[in-house]
Amino acid sequence: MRIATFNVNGVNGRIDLLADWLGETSPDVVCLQELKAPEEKFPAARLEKAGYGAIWHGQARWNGVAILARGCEPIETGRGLRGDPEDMQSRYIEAAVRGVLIGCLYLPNGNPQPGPKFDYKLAWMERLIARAADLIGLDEPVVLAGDYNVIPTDADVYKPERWKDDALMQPESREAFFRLTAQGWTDAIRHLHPDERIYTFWDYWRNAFGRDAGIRIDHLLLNPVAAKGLKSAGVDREVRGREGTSDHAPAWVELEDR
DNA sequence: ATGACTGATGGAATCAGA
Repeated sequence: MRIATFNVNGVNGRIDLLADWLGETSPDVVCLQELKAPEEKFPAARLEKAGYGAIWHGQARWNGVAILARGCEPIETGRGLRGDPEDMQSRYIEAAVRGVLIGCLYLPNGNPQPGPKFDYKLAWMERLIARAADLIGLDEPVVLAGDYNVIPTDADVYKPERWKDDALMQPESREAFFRLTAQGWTDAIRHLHPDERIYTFWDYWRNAFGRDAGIRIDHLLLNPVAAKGLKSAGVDREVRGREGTSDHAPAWVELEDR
């Protein structure tokens, strides 16, 4: 079972790119972030034609998350994170697909820091940690996949000095990320590739992809049951080199079928 | 230190992204 996450950076603007990639790699489950589409403009019909059922949580202009399932409908188990009734941003959606629980998340960027956006990021991380604590010990596989907007270590960035003042690399952001993983989650890509330079994001500026000036911020965290079945993990970085692409590349894991 | 690039909205310029 192949589970992927892709910050598509505008699901309508890149629907052809998305459909091509789906056709080429046939993931069983896809977590999408940055839909940049309100609820009613999600391209559900087009994705159904591509063979995917979907649930989504849209928002005008920004944010937005979705879960796609090949050949079936995801069974939604929740949207949004408890703990802040004032939070209107569409950043978390959760569903069961063929016996696997999938949490799809778009963690706040948090720049500039310090400031209210950084405070929101850290508070959101606490709410994610609370939800993750509910899920870590389940008897079925759980995958928390998405754009975490956290560079976990200096091995996950081409030039740490360039990002040292950025919200993605602050000690507070990293500390919260490691407190999350310390519950028992496995960072699948880093687990299988401990010594490789692996990136999932390259900005649009200054030929960042051409120079491989990237960062690793899209992660798939596995609970112990899911980690037991982990076969492989990687990044479809070739997608980042295409015409009119997202600034993120898809990341994925392959789990043994249960 | 700054800016470069991009999508969405709306029909220009701005916001947000990372």
